Amino acid sequence: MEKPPEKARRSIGAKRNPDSADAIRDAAEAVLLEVGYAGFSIEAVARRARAGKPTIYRWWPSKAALLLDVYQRQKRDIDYADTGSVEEDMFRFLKSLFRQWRETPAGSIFRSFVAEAQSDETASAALADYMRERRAHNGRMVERAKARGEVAAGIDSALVADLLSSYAWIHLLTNRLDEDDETIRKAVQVIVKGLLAGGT
Amino acid sequence: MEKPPEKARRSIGAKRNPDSADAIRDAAEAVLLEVGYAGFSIEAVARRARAGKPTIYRWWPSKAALLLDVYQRQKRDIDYADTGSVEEDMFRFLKSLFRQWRETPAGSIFRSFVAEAQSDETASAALADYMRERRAHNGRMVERAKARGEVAAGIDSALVADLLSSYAWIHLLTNRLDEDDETIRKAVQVIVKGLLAGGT
DNA sequence: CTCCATCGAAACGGTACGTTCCGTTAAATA
DNA sequence: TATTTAACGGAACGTACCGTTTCGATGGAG
Repeated sequence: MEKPPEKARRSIGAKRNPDSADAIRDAAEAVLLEVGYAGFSIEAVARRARAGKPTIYRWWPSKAALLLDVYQRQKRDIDYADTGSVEEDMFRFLKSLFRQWRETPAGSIFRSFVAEAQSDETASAALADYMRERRAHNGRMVERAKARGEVAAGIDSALVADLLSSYAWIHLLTNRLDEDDETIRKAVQVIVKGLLAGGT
Repeated sequence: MEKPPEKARRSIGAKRNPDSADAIRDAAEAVLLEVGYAGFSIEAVARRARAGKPTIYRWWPSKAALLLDVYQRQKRDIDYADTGSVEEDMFRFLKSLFRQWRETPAGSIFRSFVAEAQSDETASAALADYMRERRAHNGRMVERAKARGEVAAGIDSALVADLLSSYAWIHLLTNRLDEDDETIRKAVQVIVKGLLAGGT
């Protein structure tokens, strides 16, 4: 990630300095990636960004707010391709999500955010909103499949999205993002085909 | 829960005082339940238990160790009944787990433990061990169903247990333990029957 | 030209960390 | 029985981070 600036920035007058805001966000991301949530403190971010603590507190009311900001800044490069098969869609989704969580700061950041939400009300509310949006968004995979008759009409697409997210979460939170393709595929197959004997 | 003891205990000689150990565990549980993970500090537990901090650190090497101890002391009253239907077994399991998490300190404690595991290596390792054991244990529901031919032989029972746990976790961690029976049942149905059209 | 919100820096009081001493207690050991 | 040993609660330590306040310098807005 970015290096700490050689020289501290200064005020640019009676308005917010966007360089400082960027430096703080970059520093927060770098700290999370390099020393993890355990070392993520406002002081550490301020040191890294060569910014004053009041500058952080002026624009982000809490650690949770800074975390959320950093998480939302993450670019999403998740595979939402419509392959015509809901099973394949779900497999690709999970695989690319695991990959993004493994290979970018996104996983570390999201883990921290979930942890923060367990003790901070603000973070908890933001997480609830975020997850609601994710369920709706990921549910589209199922809706598409319903539209072409692949999936039964009675299926609650948000619920299926919930199951998918759940599977991803628990793997993120317990350091199991390195599952091989076959395992992920089998998990998707259980959701798609169920586990009963005698089926297809 | 218990009240803080009126008088501090004293040494009972050159061996561990079980009263102190109990008081510390009780206090830890009470602090977690009353002020939550945010207020869970070794100092707060020591105050509540009228114990010295060194006494805590002597027997529990870290906050995570104390958390794990307290969680494992929780009585499990989960419904593992064998109803002859894997769908009914899973529904009862989830419903009773949600209930226990809602109505006892277990949910609050486990949430804290998962959060702690996101920044503490010891807690993370303990959580991984614990979840491995849970997958094996919950997988028995599926194994039973396989034995009677209800579930296809190719199904990985640990993977199904993982899906069940995942669904429970995300509901715990995002304050959604109050799902009604129908929602839980539909989630289980997706796992059991899949979501394809044209099935049973 | 004056006002004023911003900047980084430094310091504040407060809390919790994990550790080290202390005097007291009583079991274990010789 | 006399001595050793280890646990106890309590107090204090230095470190780290919290969130806040004060400061002088900066430079755009009125």
